[in-house]
Amino acid sequence: MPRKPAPGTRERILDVAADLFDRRGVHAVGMQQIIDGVGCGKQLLYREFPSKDHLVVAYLERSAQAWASTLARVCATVDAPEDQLVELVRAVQGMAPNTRGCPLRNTHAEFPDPGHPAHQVSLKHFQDVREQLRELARRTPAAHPDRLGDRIMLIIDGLYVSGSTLGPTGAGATAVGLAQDVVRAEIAAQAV
Amino acid sequence: MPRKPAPGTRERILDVAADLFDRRGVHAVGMQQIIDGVGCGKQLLYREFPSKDHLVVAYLERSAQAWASTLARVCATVDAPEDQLVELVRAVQGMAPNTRGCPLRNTHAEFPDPGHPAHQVSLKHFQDVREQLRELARRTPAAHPDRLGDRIMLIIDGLYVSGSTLGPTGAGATAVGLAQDVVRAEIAAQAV
DNA sequence: GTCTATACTTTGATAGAC
DNA sequence: GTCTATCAAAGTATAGAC
Repeated sequence: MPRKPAPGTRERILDVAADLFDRRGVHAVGMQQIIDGVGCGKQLLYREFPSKDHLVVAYLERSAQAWASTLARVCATVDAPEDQLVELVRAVQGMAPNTRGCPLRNTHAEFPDPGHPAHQVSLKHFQDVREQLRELARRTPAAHPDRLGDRIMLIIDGLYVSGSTLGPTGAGATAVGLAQDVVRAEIAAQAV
Repeated sequence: MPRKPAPGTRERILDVAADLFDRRGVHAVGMQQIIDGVGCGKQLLYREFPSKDHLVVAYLERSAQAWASTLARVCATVDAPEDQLVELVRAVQGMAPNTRGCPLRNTHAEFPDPGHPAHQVSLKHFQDVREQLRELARRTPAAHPDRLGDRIMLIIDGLYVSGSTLGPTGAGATAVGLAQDVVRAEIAAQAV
């Protein structure tokens, strides 16, 4: 059984691949470019990732983990659930300094075939996020928590997309302000 | 200079191409599939569209025209500008019965290269739409019309994206309700 | 002359062999 | 790491039908 040559090999490959995928899109990046970027041989890459699909899936799962980390960090930093929702929107604004938007959203758009693993992995992620946001909203005193969660999800989706075309600054301010107002309105509706 | 043999040729090609592009994405559709779908020869297609890029651009411009028609229809049907904004969101909800979202958004995600014509055409469309929405918002008594316009744009973007993953019904209701509340809130802010 | 159908060339990709 | 097999796609050219 072949041993791993260096412990960080898998991560290094993923670093290079993620950078290229983020900037140019998955379809436009060939395996050879990734190999050249890593600076190692073909064997090594194909040992870690038997096919490009495997590599893409690993890339998506890593992006999903980045979201999970953000969620955990925000929940650990901010106390009130209603503030957590707003802070998540602000965190998304900060997560996309480039103008290309969300890796999972972009890759999802690149693989419309429902049978493709990249499509399935990204789709499951969005369903998970929706449930997480609804769960957070249920801890607030909002009148309709599921509606609040879905609205925050819509704002985050719009932020990713608008930010990739209109620039992150303008769209970011719009999204955060809107999220604040939405949360406030839902809480106020409860007070009535 | 060769004349058009049949007047509807160009439209027929675009019909077939748009259907395939919408369902499977631009990259996944080969010129041969479009030719097979139309039932014509290669010469004819390449006479109307000298390259695939030309065809994609025509496809995008046609989608942009569909938006322009929707905008004109809503403005002609509804009187109050604040109702027009909400009605636009509702119209977008109806325009995406499939689960693939906006053709312009999807194609934009498929062509990240800023030098590619498909990227430029779609980008210009989004800038135009943003200005149109701001212009509509300026006719309302909203306190901050540009902010209102940007918020509606964010909602429309989010609707396209959320609808493509969570289904158009749930996301549509969320987006329309949110748009109503946003418009109402901006008008109320003016009343103060 | 105009359209269909097919063959061909070039390019670039994945993936495996050594 | 290099070299190669395989395949798919864009675009061109050509042969032939109405």
